[in-house]
Amino acid sequence: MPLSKPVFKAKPDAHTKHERRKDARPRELLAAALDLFVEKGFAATRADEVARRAGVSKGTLFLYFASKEELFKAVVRANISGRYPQWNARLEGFEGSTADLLRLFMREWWAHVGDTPISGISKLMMSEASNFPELAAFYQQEVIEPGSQLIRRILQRGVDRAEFRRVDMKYGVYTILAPMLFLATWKHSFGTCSDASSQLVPEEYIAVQVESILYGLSMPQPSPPHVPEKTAS
Amino acid sequence: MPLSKPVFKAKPDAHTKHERRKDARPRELLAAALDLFVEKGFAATRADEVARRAGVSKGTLFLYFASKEELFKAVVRANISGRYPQWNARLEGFEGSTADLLRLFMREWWAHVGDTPISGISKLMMSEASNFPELAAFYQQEVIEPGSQLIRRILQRGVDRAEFRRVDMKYGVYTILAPMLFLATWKHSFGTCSDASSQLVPEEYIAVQVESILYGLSMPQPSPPHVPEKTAS
DNA sequence: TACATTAATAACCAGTTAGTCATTAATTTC
DNA sequence: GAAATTAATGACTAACTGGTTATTAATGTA
Repeated sequence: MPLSKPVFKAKPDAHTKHERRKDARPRELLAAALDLFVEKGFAATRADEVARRAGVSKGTLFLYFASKEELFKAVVRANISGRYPQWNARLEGFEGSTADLLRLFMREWWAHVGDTPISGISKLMMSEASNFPELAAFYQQEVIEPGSQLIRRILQRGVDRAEFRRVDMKYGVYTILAPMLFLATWKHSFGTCSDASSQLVPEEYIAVQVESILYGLSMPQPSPPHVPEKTAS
Repeated sequence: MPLSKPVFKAKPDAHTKHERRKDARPRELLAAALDLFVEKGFAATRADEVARRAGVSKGTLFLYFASKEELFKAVVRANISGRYPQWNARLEGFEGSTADLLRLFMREWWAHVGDTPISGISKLMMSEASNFPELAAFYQQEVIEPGSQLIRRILQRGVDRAEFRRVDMKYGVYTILAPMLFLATWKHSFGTCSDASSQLVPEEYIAVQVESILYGLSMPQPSPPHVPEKTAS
């Protein structure tokens, strides 16, 4: 017996239903969305599940966010782009050597980003950029570009103060970015399911990487252990 | 007027329909699947599209592969796991220094894996491992484990011949794996859509990374440019 | 040519999901 | 306390998709 119009029944016991909390809803929806996007990815996250985790119906979700893509953008703004100003300020106030600044930067990145659900967003975007070009462009502009700028400023500081050798900025940025993003990606993919024997300790990994990077940046350019051959096999 | 049974019409002009090529189908389906999996990922790839790109109907696809997951496993076997024996043989026959062996290995990896669609499979698995645990386990066992073993053998050769310092094998493997997998992942995500100014040249990136790794492995353990502080801020 | 075999097809099914909208009810206003 | 406002709901839809199966026709055999 299909009803052409929905029939609503009174639920006198459910005093928490239809609770009106206009202010808190967006925050709670964003928190639920972050968790689920990180856990399952963008495409695989169901709007209905986000809503239910936030304790509302799916209709309410679309009341506050026009679409799933807009919800994602809001998550990115709340957790990443919105925080760049404070991160920038943090770095600009640093007084010590640039080597120590880089060490601090990578350690703090792990503590405040890598080791939190936020790193899942980076992994997610790397995974699904090609399927969602509009989101990719948004992320490139809003996150990647400012992040690269931030790293570039650290390198420039080192070069300007004659602590680092003159370095190609493009590769310098990647040399720092790559181990960080790899760690984030690995942690959220095989990091969760590989056997204990092959687990890597992030803090140690970071420490090893940053020292290796600093060698490459040190002023007296060292000579490699063996002269590389010129041609491939 | 819904027909309860399908009605087939003769198509006298379509002489290529119903063409019977039992031998060639699996190969063509695997090639189409590789392309689409790499382009769109596992979940986002439509079985129907794989079939159409291979020039057959969806029904034919499921005639040769029991499910989408089995199709994916077959792609991995055909393109990666099935090739380990020849890669292993290649390395075991090498005569020069282990530093040169590592340089050769990473250069060849880029030429024969990283710079081909195959690298898309690595990226795809990192992206979707958590959504498809069964595939993740398969990939871990069939690809990651043998790949790590291969890298470990190179490191062991260097240590045994006193060319490399004694090194924690676990981190040594990651030090080599990380830049390679990052490059593959980046290439298939933002590498395709970022502006030309920030494009990185893979061969140069690889060259920079491998020399950096070799410093870290060289026998006389060097001292860092500044002594790292002990505590975080 | 008649018949058997089986590769290939495409309609179909069952399950899923982003987004909509008529309806309900908590809260505010008068 | 009645009316107005609007936060919240959940049934609904339209579109999509992995996998199935009855039907078709290419090929081989006698």
